[in-house]
Amino acid sequence: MERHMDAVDEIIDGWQRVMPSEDVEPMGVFSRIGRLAQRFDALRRNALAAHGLQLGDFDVLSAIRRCPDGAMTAGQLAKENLVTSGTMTNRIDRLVARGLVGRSADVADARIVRVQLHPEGQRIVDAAFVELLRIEHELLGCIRDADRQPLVDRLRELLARIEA
Amino acid sequence: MERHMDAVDEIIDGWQRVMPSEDVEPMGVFSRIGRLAQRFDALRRNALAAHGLQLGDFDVLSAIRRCPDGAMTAGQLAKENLVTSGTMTNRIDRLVARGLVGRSADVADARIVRVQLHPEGQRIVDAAFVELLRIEHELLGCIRDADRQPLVDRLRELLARIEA
DNA sequence: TCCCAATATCTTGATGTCAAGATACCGTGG
DNA sequence: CCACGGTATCTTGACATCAAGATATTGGGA
Repeated sequence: MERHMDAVDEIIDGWQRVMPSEDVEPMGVFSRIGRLAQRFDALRRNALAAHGLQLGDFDVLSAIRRCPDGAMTAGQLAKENLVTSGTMTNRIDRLVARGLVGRSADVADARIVRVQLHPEGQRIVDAAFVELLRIEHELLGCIRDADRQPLVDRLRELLARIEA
Repeated sequence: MERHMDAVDEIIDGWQRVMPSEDVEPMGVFSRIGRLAQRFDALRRNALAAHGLQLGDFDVLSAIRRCPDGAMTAGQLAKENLVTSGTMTNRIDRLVARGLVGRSADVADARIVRVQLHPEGQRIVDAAFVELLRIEHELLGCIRDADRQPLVDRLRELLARIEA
């Protein structure tokens, strides 16, 4: 039985009609991934706003939170979040102004800035994380249990390929 | 046999260690989708730059290109691209300035602005599309043929859920 | 006919991000 | 001990986007 067409199927059909000689199969994967990420980001943005955070803020707090040392350098944060150093400076400024993190100089290398989580920052990021996880559980409910691991495996393969 | 851990597995492990009571399984799906989209967008941005386009430009041209009428209203474009009307005004301004599209008033309703593709715009968007498709084929090569349809099916399920 | 809510687009002001350059610092080799 | 390439962060200027409001138009109901 055919599931009804979604927005991506419409897009694929449109291109297939205009360029009949091309094999547009890959769009079924990549367009859906792009669209999923876009919609999911909107959900996350909305959920985080209730905690007074924006997406970038959460990513920074989250990276520090799950780091064993309890602190990371600005450069590590920028690399892990896939943003430029200038963007990271801005984000840290914002979080410092709210008292959620602190900057401190490295003892051995004065070029390095360590960023550590303050108690209030940890409280907020933990609460936000739990809520985001709740949303993800809710969304993932539409995938049958047995289908989940294969899905994760395919995504892992794609990610390995694209990050190589 | 265990595949080696990727960046998302590290993130998941980090959170699992900090919050042992939570079931973080869904992150394996959603964090990978987000990261994939981010990396893939960077690839697309790079490929499109060679054609003198940015992501938003391509999305606009692409939407008009695959529309049977050969023209769309500003509002339709904004809705289909998931951006605000202000953003769409900017994008159309940019494309009109380069002569890739044209604005014209609707005959029946003076509020409506129709945007149609000019020949040069069609040439550029077609060339860009073929190149993007080539990149997608290349990336999708890492997924075995038999695994592709199940992957598409799961993504379609997720998308249907998240857009509902 | 006239009014008014709904519709479609554009304008304005603020913001987050990036690219490129500036600044400060480290460590090695002469 | 000094110079210099490499490293880490911050600053600057430009830009795409958004939210909210302004403008203009339509279609119906009093």
